[in-house]
Amino acid sequence: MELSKNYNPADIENKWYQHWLQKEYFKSQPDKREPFTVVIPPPNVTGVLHMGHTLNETVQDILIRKARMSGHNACWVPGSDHASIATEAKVVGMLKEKGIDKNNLTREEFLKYAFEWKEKYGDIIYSQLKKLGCSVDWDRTTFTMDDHYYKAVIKVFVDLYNKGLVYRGARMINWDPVAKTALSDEEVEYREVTGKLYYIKYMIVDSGQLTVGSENNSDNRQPTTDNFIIIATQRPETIMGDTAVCANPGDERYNHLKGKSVVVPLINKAVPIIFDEYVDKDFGTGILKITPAHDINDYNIGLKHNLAVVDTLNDDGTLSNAAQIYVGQDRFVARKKIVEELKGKGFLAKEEEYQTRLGFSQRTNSVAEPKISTQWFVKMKELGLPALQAVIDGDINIHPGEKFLATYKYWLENVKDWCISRQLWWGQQIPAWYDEEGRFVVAENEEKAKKIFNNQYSTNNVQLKQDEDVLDTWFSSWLWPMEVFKGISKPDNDDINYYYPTSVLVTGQDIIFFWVARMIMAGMEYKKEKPFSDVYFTGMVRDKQGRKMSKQLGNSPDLLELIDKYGADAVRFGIMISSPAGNDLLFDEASLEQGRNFNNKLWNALKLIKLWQGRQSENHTTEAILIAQMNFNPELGMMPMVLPGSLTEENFATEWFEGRLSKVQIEVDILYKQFKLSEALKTIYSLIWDDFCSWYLEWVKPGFEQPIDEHIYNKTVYFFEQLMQLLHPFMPFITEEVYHLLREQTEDLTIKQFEKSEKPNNKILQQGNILKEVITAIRDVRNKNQIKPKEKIKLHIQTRHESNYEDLEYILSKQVNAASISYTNDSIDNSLAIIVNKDKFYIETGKAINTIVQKDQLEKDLEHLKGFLISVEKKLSNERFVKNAKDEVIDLERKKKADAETKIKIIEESLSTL
RNA sequence: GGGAGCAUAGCUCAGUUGGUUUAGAGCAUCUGCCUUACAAGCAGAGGGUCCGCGGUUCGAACCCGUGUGCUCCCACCA
Repeated sequence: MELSKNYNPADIENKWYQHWLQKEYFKSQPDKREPFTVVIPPPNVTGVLHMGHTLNETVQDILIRKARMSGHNACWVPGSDHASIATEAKVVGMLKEKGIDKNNLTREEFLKYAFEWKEKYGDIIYSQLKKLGCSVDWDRTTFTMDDHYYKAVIKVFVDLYNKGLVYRGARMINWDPVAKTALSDEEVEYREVTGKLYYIKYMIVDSGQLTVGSENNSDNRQPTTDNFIIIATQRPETIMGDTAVCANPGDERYNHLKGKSVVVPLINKAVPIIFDEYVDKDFGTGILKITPAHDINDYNIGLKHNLAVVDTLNDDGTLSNAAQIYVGQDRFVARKKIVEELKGKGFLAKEEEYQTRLGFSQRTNSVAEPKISTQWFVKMKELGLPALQAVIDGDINIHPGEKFLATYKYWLENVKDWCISRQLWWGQQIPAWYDEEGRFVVAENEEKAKKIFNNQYSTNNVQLKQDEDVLDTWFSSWLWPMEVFKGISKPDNDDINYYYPTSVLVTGQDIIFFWVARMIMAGMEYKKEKPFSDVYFTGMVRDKQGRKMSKQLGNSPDLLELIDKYGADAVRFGIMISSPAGNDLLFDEASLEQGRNFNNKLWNALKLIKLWQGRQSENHTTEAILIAQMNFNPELGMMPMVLPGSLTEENFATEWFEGRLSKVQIEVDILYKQFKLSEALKTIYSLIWDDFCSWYLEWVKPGFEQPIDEHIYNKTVYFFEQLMQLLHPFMPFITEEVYHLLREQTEDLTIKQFEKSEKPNNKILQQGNILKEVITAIRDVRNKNQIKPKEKIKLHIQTRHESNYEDLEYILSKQVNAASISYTNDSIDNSLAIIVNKDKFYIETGKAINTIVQKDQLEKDLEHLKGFLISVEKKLSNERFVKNAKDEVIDLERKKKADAETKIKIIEESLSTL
């Protein structure tokens, strides 16, 4: 079969994925093996996979494939998240484009559209996972709004309510005026913005002369120095909600105002001046307006001083009737107009630029509005304790640990109650049932609710209405590791008992509070056990300038396009090669190119080995002589110095590579255990490219159209198979393809089990290193002296017999293009000399040599060695070093000294002969 | 304001409890090669005050202190 010039991934990747699916390799059922379980962090059904997902899914696939090949029953559960607020926003937008207003739809009609949306985007996500090669068990695909999942969420809500851990109440929450729903604290992102601080004059009145907005002359009353105070605010549009102004009781400037009131400008409402330690005398004007409905601090002060709450905003962020003015106008429009009016009427003392932090809704990017609202909450303190303990005790290991442990602890120790109700339709509807008076009960369905209600309130045949709101999406995803195995809806089933706790959770560090911490809470509450043993946090994927990927910047590549361009293996390689755990990854297409080149390298190595197929020779000796003669250059008129007659010599290459392979197999295993996947990939990459292709294959490569020793051929094929297996978890497609093209196979690589690797022979490895060093040094000399690659040399070795080159001559002569190798005790005239490992190599070219180049090089080496020697001698002449250091260390230094001295001597000898 | 992390070659990063040569890799750069698997390649090379300063030690990229510069998380100063 003719192999193409370059590797073409597209067809091959598709073919193997289909084959794996058909063979059902990714399916998992409980059995006697040890499970290795991963649940996918369910992507939102709002869109397509981005580079962050790609990194996460690749990491998971590597871990799960490695486990599958290591005797585990590997189970990777795929799925998607209904993402209540994000999806609802998208669906509303999509409907708007079609000219449909959500308000004109019934709940049922809307949900129908939402489910259609889910089908469409869920499929896109799943097809991307397939393209990427994710070895998930498709029969276990779970969606957070599946029937069983929905029921599980309701069950948990009811249960927590009955335990007193879920409650309903009026609290200050964060409100999203675009999505028109409550948010949890975690869904608000604070960002630095440049705002303005407005200094507004409030007229002072004695409490006796309160004139509540009735005078027609009030607007014309101009403030003067002694009849007003100045208050700084960022939000002039909320002054209509002021119910007091507040100063610090220790602030002498405002002492005289005790018992007085001020008039809120524009609406002429008198409010009392109160005093509270909370106010910072030194900030702004030292006096603060209190607007309990629109600021958490003001709310708290309001509670303390029994102030009224005047909510001047509607749910959509426009001013409400309570504001009296600019009613119905957007808060930001109203702000501008109010500032203008204040200015016009002389109430604005000054305005200045101000750096501040504003809370934005994570989903709609609108400025979140603090608002008093009746919502449902989860009590977090109690649930948090076991979750904290599990991590502190090391029952759950976080990677990289040092970075996130502190964050995790701090959050759990200071956690506040979680607002879980959302004023949306897309999600699990809250199972609370109300009568007309607003009395309510919580139950799994209407029937049960009625029973409980009738009991509780001694009523009969009451009409109950279910809560309109749905639950926060994270209130469903925190059950994910349990409910994908129906651990909540059908507790104690075979799956949950076998697969739970799962092995490792791979996710972004940005959802440590949203999801990771809460999953641990839910797991501890409902299974009395951690949901996973390890957490592997990946960093954020950024572009190569370090910017976040975003649609606006256009720096977020399309996954499918990348796969089309480079192949899935190359994408996986590119994203893994430079992604140390927990660090941000600067995504650069250049690394995908590197991945593609690596694919091609494998492909070409395959082509080379295929050339040898059918040309194996059983007789080592004869062939070896032939090969040696091929290298013999008749022009130089020399005999081939040593015939590679012994088996040992030929076997050096295979034995050396066997050692390298074992060594790397052991190293890689350790790296997996430490979750250092990118290190593992680098190690395998270098083993394949450098050790296997650049060294080993060159060493065993027969001459043009020459036969190859059968033993070497078989070993080579075996090595290549082992390499493909080692690489398979990272690059599953090409490795499977190469594995099958190498020779007929009865099983697929995907399920081939790793064998235990032998301890490498260190002596041979060391010999290999010396050989490589010698080859490199001679090549360097050839290069520097402009000896053409095709030009043959004669090599004379002056050895101190610490290293034995006889077994290596065959390889050595081939690699440096030497016509002969001989041994000498004297220096060789008209030759280039180099020193490697205290042995001297003379390179004879047959032409006159340029002594200057050589002299320069030798002098440079000499200088370096002398410097080195001085540093070693300094150490050894330090009495305290000799007294205190360990014997091994001193011996080593002595050896270093002796070695350096020997080398210096050899170089000086060489220099003197030049 | 509180906390965490980072700082090593042009870039991205390794560097395992302080001592195997005056620090390693990949990418990029430079030089020479269309050598019969591969120019998406081969052979070779150059490149670093290990952020500054101080300390501990016989010995520091590594430990301690301090300064500087980045990054992230948390927090209710109008």
